[in-house]
Amino acid sequence: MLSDEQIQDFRHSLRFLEREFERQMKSETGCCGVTLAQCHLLLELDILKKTSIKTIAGILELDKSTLSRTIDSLVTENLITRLVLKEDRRITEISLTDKGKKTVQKINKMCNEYYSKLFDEIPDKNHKTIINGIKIFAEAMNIFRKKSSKKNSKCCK
Amino acid sequence: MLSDEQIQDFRHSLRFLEREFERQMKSETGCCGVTLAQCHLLLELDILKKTSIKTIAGILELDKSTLSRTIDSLVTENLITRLVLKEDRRITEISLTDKGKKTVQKINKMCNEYYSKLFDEIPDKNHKTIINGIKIFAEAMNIFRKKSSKKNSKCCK
DNA sequence: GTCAATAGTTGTATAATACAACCATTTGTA
DNA sequence: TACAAATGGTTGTATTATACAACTATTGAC
Repeated sequence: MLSDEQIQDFRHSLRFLEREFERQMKSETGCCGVTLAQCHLLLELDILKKTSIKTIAGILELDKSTLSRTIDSLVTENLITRLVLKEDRRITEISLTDKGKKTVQKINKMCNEYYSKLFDEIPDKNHKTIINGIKIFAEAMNIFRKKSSKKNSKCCK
Repeated sequence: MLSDEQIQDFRHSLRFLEREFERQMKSETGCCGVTLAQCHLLLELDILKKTSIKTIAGILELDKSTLSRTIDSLVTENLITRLVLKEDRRITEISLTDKGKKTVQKINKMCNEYYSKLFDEIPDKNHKTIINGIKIFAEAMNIFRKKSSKKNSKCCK
C-alpha cells in the first residue's frame, strides 16, 4: 500500500519524465525534419505497417480530424501514402513510403543512440528495474484506461 | 548491455506512457478548471513556494515568454501573485494565492486517487519496481541532460 | 557614467489539438 | 428494395502551447 506522499513523489517523477522525454524526442525528430506529431504517427505506422486512420487514432488517442491533418502533411512530404480500400471505400489505409521508411530508420537510429548512451551512465544493476518498471506501468495504464472508459468516467461531473 | 531491440521496445513503452500520462493529467486538470500548462506550473510552484520566472522556466524547460503568458493567465484567475523584488527590481517572484493552494490540493487529491486506484490493479510485488524504475530513470535523464547541454549538442548539425 | 548583462514582456508565427458539421459509403431493416 | 442509421474520413473553426526575436527596465562592471 502506497502512501499519499509516495504517490505524489512518483507523480513528480512522472511529470519530469514526460517533459524530458518530449523535449528529447522533439530535438531528435526536429533533426530528421519531422514534427513531434508526425513522428508519433510514423513510428507507430512502422510497427503496424498498414492501418486505417480510425485504428491509429484509437492507438494514439487522438481525434480523427487531428490525424487526418497530420496524415495530409506526411503525404505532402511523400513519407506515407493513402489508399482507399476496395472492399470498403469508406476506409483509407495508410502506409510508409520508401522515403518514410528511411526517415523512420534515421529517427530510430538517433533515438536508440541517445538511450543507449543514457543507459551507459546508469549502473547496470538498475537497467532491469527501469526497463521492467516502465513496461509494467505502461501496460497497467493501458488496461486501466480500457477498463475505466467502459464505465461512465466523465470525471468530476 | 542492452540490444537495439530492447531499447526500441523500451522507447515504445515510453511513448505510450507519455501520451497516456498527458491524457490523464489533462482530463483531471480540466476538471479543476486549469489547463495542462497552468497545472504544470501550479504543481511546481507548490513545491518551490516562491520563485522567479527564470528559475521556473529552467525547471520546466520552457521559454520565459511562454511562462510569462501562463503566469498572466494564472494571475488573472487569481491563482498566483506576482511580486517585484525590492532587492532586485528586475526579478519577479511568483507564489500561490490561497485560491491557488486550494486548486493544487484538489488536483493532487484527484491525481493521487487515480494513481492509487491504478496501483491497486497492479500486483504489490511490482510496485517497487515501477516506483524505483521511474525515479531512477527520471533522475538519470536529468543528470544526462545537464551534462550534454554543456557540450556542443546541436544534434545533427 | 556609460555599456553590458540580466529578467521579464510583447509581437508574431506555428504546431497540435478538439469539436462540430459535413460528405461518402455501407449496412440493416421495414 | 429503398431509406435510415452507422461508419470512416475531411473541412471549418477555435483554442492551447510553444518558441524566437525585439523590446523595456534594471542592475552591475569598469
